Amino acid sequence: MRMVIARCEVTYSGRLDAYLPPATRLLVVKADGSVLVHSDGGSYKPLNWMSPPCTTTVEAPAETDPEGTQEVWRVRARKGEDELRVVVHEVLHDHSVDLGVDPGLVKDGVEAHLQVLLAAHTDTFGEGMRLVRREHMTPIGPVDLLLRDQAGAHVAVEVKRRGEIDGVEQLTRYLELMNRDPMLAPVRGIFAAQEIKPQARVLATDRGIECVVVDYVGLSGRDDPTARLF
Amino acid sequence: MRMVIARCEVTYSGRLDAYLPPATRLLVVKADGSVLVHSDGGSYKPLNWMSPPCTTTVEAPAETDPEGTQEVWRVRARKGEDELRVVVHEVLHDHSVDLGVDPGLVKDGVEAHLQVLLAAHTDTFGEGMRLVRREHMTPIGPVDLLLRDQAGAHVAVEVKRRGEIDGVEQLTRYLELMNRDPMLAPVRGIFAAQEIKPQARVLATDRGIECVVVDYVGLSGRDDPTARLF
DNA sequence: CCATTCATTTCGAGT
DNA sequence: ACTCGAAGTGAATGG
Repeated sequence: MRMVIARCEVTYSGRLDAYLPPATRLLVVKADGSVLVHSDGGSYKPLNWMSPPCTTTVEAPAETDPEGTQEVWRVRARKGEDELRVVVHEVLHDHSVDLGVDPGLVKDGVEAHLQVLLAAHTDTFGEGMRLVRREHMTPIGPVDLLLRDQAGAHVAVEVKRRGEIDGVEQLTRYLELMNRDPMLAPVRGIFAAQEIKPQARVLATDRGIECVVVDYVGLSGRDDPTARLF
Repeated sequence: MRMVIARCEVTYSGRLDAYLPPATRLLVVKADGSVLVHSDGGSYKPLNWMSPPCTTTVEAPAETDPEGTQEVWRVRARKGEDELRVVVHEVLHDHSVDLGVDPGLVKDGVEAHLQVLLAAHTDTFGEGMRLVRREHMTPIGPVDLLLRDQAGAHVAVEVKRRGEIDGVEQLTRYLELMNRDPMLAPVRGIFAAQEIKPQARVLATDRGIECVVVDYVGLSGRDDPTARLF
């Protein structure tokens, strides 16, 4: 990895065209050739970048480049016509290190885990609710949870971390299809998420779909309060 | 901005829990307090991070921290219980600079520009096609382009950079609504994008929606070939 | 290998 | 401030 602090101008041309006026920025060149251009604020997203695989060539300034240009980096994607052009005016700091390969990240808490938890606690959706199966296949994709209520009627559950309008549309398509199957019909829908956006709730209610807000931490605690990833 | 190359362990707890085993990485602390943990590969996304606003406190190693720990950074979000904990084992490089505020990025080529171009070249959708208005409002949102064809019938156009299934769903909702309005009906739909995914094309065709693939570069050239952003 | 879905999404526009 | 949709989305997962 090479880190350069430099006063520079940057242009990107590819899927869009973008330009960064002269300013001092952090340029990072990773071992895989990728390049990041960071400012001293914002979030983790660089102002501009080139994803791997790509190659950098350093050129002397062209006639058209501004006075005082030290060098020009041309970073090109291996495939496609994407190009990042970094016009370096002044280098304030330059340091390289070999970091080696990173062992990588361990995660927990995503939608998959929420689905498993809900499958184990179907009473979240009402008394006497029984699990028929997780990931019940339909011709257009898997329904997250298929349940039967106390009366024996089928219930299709769509699980999201955050419930937005797309999820309601998806569940609607599943319900429409499943209700054509005489073995399943009638099937009603439940939209379950840790948080449900107002617009999604309106659409769901309008279509007769019940909304259930799920307490992830609370459900986790009911399993094994001592179990931890690390 | 402060850049530190260090052998470290990182844990994040908040919306999920994540852990990075000991390894050498780049730690960036930006002027707004945000922290990035980068490895020497992957894309522009850090392995782990904390978005602003947040504050970092440096502590001496706790009893529970591994042998040889130099210091521990606790980066906490101003709001919420998000916390990034960086256990620093060994600092290999440490450099700080003041970059100042960045002038920011200038963009071109997004969906908005495509919409403007198409509004100016309605013949893209057929001979004698006339523009009624851009961003025609409906109760559920604006239709990108409303046109009238040679016969005087209304045409609703949904413009996307990349045409996917969501765009077809959106246009379908607009059409359903507009066709209830006797002043507009009958309204047919056109789905316009620089690239249309096969599944989106199938769904559109099935619903009687015409698909038009747009040549952005070609359309731009018809306006003013000398006009450039920079 | 292609398609779909998720994301500690981030980012910007509009209300 | 909040909501909603787009992203040079990227990344993982399933077919």
